[in-house]
Amino acid sequence: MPELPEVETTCRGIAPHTVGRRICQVIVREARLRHLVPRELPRVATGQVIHGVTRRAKYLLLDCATGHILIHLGMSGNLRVLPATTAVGKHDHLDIVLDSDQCLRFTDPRRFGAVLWLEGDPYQHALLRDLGPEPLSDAFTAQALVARAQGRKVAVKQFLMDSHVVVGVGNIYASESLFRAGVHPTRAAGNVSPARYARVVASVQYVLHAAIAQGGTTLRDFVGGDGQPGYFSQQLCVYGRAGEPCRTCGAAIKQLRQGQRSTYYCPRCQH
DNA sequence: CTTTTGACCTGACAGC
DNA sequence: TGCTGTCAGGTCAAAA
Repeated sequence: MPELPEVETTCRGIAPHTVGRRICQVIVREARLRHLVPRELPRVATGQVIHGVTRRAKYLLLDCATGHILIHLGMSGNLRVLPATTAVGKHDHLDIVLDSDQCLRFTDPRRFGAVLWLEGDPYQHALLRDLGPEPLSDAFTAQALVARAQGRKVAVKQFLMDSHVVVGVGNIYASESLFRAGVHPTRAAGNVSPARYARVVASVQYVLHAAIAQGGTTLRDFVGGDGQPGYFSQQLCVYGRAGEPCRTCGAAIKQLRQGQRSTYYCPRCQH
């Protein structure tokens, strides 16, 4: 669920229902997320108007007058706008109740997500301060990758998943982007040519844009409460396709483990 | 500094 | 049916 495209989808999905609304109440049912939900959150957030909803990396920021509510969906989290009276499920850890009789409900079975209150400039906060460029921005260039990769022996797939290098490229899109770029996932980051990095940049952007377009499909029934994706799974070229034929050359897709994460690639198309 | 490893959590699923 | 092991879209601290 929470790939960058899914977080972007969530951002666009909740904005029309939250921006301009006043927070009536914050209900914390389970504070033990990746970081403890701050005790003062209900007190400081109640009564504030949400002026905007933005995304940075896989973080969402709800902008209020005296601070920001920062939300991360972790591996299994989701955020939905629901009638405030909707029955509470097992992993519905937090509600932000709005003056529209709706609530923004945070659900997260694995509790790897986070809900925090940030005062001051949110981009100076430790969680956001050291992040790399947005992949869909002008700052994400082949030259920047080449410079960053100089002398690095780490595998290019793990390099791409390093949020100091570029944000938002998760396990699925790292594999998909490298396939599209024709770059082998185990190749050392410092041993990838500038021409190949140019293809990597274009591929990451293509794949993320395509996935956001699919997220738009999810967006339609987002508020209704479905939220399950599965749309872009049909377009995956390598992820989860071990043993199946490459859509380009027919060779069997291979799987390996890098840093305890599965990587998928085509042994004939990627070098 | 870079790189690797383990930790955080629950649920789904395969195999016995 | 239950048990065990493995895996899952993320991130960070600590160790090497």
